Amino acid sequence: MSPRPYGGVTADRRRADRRTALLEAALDLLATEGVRGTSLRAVCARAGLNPRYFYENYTDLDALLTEVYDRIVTETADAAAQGVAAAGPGADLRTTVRSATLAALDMGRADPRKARVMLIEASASPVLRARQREARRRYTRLVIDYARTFYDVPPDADAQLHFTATMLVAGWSENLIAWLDGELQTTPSALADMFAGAAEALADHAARPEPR
Amino acid sequence: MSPRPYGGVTADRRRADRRTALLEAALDLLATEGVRGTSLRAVCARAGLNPRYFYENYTDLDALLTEVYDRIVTETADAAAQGVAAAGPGADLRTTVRSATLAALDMGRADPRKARVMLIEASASPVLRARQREARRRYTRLVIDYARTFYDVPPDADAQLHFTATMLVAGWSENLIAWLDGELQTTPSALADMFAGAAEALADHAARPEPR
DNA sequence: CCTTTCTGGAAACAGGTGTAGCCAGATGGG
DNA sequence: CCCATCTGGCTACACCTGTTTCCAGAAAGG
Repeated sequence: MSPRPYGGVTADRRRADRRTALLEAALDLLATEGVRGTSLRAVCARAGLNPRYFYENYTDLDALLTEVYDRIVTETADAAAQGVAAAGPGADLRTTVRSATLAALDMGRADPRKARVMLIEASASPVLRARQREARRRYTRLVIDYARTFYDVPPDADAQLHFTATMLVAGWSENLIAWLDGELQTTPSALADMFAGAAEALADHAARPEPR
Repeated sequence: MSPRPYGGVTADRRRADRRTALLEAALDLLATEGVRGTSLRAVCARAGLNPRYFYENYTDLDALLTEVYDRIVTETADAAAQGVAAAGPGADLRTTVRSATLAALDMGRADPRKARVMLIEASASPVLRARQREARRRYTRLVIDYARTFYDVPPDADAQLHFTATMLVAGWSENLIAWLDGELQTTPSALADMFAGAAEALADHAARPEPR
């Protein structure tokens, strides 16, 4: 709007700073206080901002939470894709899955708040839950597409494929939660190994031409 | 308190009726409006009762929701156990799992509200989510114990076993949700078949003496 | 019939929420 | 130096929440 600087920084820059402050505060509150505790006032208070500046950047509290969540999902997907690329184009399914999960795991370990928000807190808010379901659908479709590059799936096995992919995505999420909570005690490497093994076993089973 | 009947029914009976009315109203609201829409006032309005009668039976809204959820979990566990018993004591893993899941599936189909509350809505409330996590832990332990009766699991494979059981429980839940939402189009019988097959495949893989 | 008990509805209270406006003071441009 | 702009804090509004109380009327017992 007005290009006049204030406090040595330009107006646009200040606006952007406030936006990132809001995002950081929301992420922090979501991870520590949960969805119920992260109200508009609380976010503004933690960000050191007035409620007025909230409406400057977001129309709604849900808009802010959605951006927080979407950023985490994108970051995780990028990390996983980078892991896949690191495994190389000719790698087999097991090492590819292992590399991708390890990469995603490292990202979650770098900032446990993001893992908590993405896996646990997101289901407590109606809008975030819808977003979460959509993200899972995307991941599931990614797994399906990837499976087709490794196995020659018969065209009438769509349900079987969908079922298996859903199982892998959901099983991974839940085991990750259990691992973060300390219920599942293993090293990240062993965790990735177990998941890669399970993926291989399920894929082999699903790709069997005649299951009966 | 006072044994004087009113409207032809005794006081205790009226109290019990109000309790079941509250439970029914809460179940209905949870399934249709979600956790956010099921407030104390809304529950009482749908039950046709005054807020005063709520406190006659429950100390807290969470207490009511917990009872609703716990009843569903118990009912499902009973149905699954009955399915296991129906398969017979000498049945193999695949037919046993198939029978149990079919029985649980029938229960959910008889009252879709219960399936929705147990699988989806429960994660939106902090107390219900804690309860849900505990229920999943119970189911996971059940699966683990059951797996030990079919396979000779080496004693140092605890993490592997836990991982596989978690994967099965979570995968089943998520696929059930997908199926209820129409994303996964199959018959109940085929769904149970796919799950039994996946369980067998994962169990065979996990019980392998040397995974490498 | 008259008193006691129960019923359902309304209202009040104290919080918390999103939303918006007002205002003294700080900061910058001319 | 003066004026326009930006800043943060406070306040207010209307709504919804759980929780409690009050009250007119219906039903039952003596």
